[in-house]
Amino acid sequence: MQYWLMKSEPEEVSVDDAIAAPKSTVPWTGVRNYQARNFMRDQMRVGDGVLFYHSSCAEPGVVGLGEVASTPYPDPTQFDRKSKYYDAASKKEEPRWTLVDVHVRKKTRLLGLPELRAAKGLEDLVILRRGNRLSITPVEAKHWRQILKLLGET
DNA sequence: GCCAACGTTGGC
DNA sequence: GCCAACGTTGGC
Repeated sequence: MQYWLMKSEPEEVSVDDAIAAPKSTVPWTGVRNYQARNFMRDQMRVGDGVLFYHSSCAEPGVVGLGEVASTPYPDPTQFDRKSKYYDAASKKEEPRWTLVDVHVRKKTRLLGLPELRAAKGLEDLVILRRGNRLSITPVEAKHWRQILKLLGET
């Protein structure tokens, strides 16, 4: 069992959007970074914990809890000419981009970036490290536990 | 809108 | 395979 932090831009898919989706589950489309893709393709397992994180917005931070809800499969948007995630170089027989479904179990209070940065013990959280821009990052078990505590989850 | 940090591309 | 130029991310 592993844990992950997954960034979503609320203007694209907010935590409310995700919860409102059928089965409160959304395909994690649009990842076009190999490292992030590899996490989904090679390391994620159904049931892994997910921190749903809002980025590129007024109040970035953790806003929801969920889990990985599928095994990896090709991201359909890479073949969709009308999608902004269309990738002309990706072939159907050899898809370049892979994703998983994420089930959002509950919306939490906003645990914002400033609060995350101020929390003793979270200094090494990948997302807080300088220059980190990865949209999907692993979360250590101890960090996961501390974040749940900060959220008032037990 | 700025810009630091990092990833990707492409000429050589 | 190197690396400069360019593009993107994402907080501020």
